[in-house]
Amino acid sequence: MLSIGEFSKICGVSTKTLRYYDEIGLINPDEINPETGYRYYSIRQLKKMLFINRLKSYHFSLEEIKAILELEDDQSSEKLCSALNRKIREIQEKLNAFEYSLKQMSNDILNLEKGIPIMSYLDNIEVQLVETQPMNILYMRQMMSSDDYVAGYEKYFSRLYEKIATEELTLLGTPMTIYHSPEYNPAGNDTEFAIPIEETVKETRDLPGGLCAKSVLKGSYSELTSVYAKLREWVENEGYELVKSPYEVYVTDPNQATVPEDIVTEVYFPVEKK
Amino acid sequence: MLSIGEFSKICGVSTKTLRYYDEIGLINPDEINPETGYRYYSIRQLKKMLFINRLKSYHFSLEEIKAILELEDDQSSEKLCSALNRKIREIQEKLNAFEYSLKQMSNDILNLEKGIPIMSYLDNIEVQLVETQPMNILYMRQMMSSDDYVAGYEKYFSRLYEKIATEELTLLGTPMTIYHSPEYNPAGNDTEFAIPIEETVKETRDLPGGLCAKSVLKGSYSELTSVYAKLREWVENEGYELVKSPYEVYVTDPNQATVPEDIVTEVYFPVEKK
DNA sequence: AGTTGACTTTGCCCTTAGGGTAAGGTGTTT
DNA sequence: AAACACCTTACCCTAAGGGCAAAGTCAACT
Repeated sequence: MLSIGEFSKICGVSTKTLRYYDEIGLINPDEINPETGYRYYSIRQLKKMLFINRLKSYHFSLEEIKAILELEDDQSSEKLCSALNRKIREIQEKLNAFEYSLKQMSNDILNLEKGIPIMSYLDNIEVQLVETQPMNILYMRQMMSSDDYVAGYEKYFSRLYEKIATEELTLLGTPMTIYHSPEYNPAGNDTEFAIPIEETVKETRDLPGGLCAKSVLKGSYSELTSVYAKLREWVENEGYELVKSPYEVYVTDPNQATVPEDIVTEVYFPVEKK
Repeated sequence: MLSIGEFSKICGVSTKTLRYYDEIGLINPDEINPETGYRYYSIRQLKKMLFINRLKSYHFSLEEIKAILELEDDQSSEKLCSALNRKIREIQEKLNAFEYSLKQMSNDILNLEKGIPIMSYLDNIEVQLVETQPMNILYMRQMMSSDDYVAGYEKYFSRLYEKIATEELTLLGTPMTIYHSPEYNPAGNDTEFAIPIEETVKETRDLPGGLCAKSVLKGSYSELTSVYAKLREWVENEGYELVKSPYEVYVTDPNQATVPEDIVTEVYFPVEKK
């Protein structure tokens, strides 16, 4: 039997960590002296501890590790595989987010070197008042958490396009998203993916036209929050109020764009004079 | 002037967050009613708030953002650039770490599908007792934090190789690392990078030979911690004790390896019978 | 047997970036 | 004046431990 200090040195984990793992039931000492409370570990526990470290290096949380260890008892390598696959997808997404940040930061640096302040694009956001025409849209409405927006857009728009292709419907515009949640909530937003088409089928509905505050963004989607802010500011300043759900129209295909400025997005706020 | 709720809606940030940012001095309301304590924001603060959000999306901590905002006052785009560049490098490192995890996990899944348990490599770690010969090594000794090990190895070994090349010294072996810190400390370890050579010059020293417990790892460096654990276990079990700093010899060049099993690393624990 | 020093125990406070909730005060509308 | 929306502070919570302190325990040395 090894004292906590000895076991700690062998597996390269601090005693504090071992005590914490004992507390949360991740790995308990083989034996505890009931009089003194001293923890004693068996060398057979080394393997488990090293396994925990390995899972930690894969960015599993201790809670996830605990779950894996519990199902590990019944030697089911399938569940372990699926846990690994889930984590791979999760890490892949974070990786994508990091790469996106890197691109954005590099872009900012290029601009700064040209003497363009980072937030200068804000002054170029123009708001105009327009009258929109009603549209017939093929739609899918979904609760979307902010995590799966990137994957979600791909998924739902490709489903809609598939439907248009298989049912030989007539495209009348580019894809759009309508945000029905009154306020932005990272946990989940009532989001409608839509594409205007000519035919009226079961999954279409009418998107009424009317007075709208409109802004056009030529740049990365990450600047959309600023566009929304500017629109809200304008609506407030000019004495209007938002009367229906705002929506975005993706005029260009982001996959075709070589520089962020090639991406064109229109944002509409249906408004009425207060 | 906007109440906290209005400002919150315009910039898409919760009131809770705005109060928190006020508390830590990141962005304070333009005006506070001294009687009621009500916070009032000016629309001119929108730009700052959106800038904060942008920096947050680049994974800056609020502390870092605060520092950037403070130096932003004197319009120095240089410092902002250098902060962005630092963050780019930081994110790049995390990205590398993620990619490494992804590779490892994929490897584990492949093994699992072949019926090989993840931790089975532990049973293949063999320890032998050997007598090493003294060596003459060209060395550089450095405190290394666990974050910059990856970059550090490249850096210091290439410096040593450069010296060997320019001074026309004679290589007698592959690179090695000697760990002088008695215990592993993530904050910083006293680490010696060394390459055995023939000539005795100012930056060489004698690495004494002697009795060693030795293990050979054929696999990824992330399994090294397990090798250390196994060595410590063996030393304990067989009644030896560690009497000098342990060291690793990198027999193969990891950049030449196509599969992790091609990477060969020897780990030595200089020991004496207790 | 006593002492010293190394080791271990529990307990408490600290970290990030806020979220949730409660009790009570304020502003606006009916 | 009441109702209701909005605002305030205050307190507790998160993950994965680190740091420190007071007190108990273990092994070795005198």
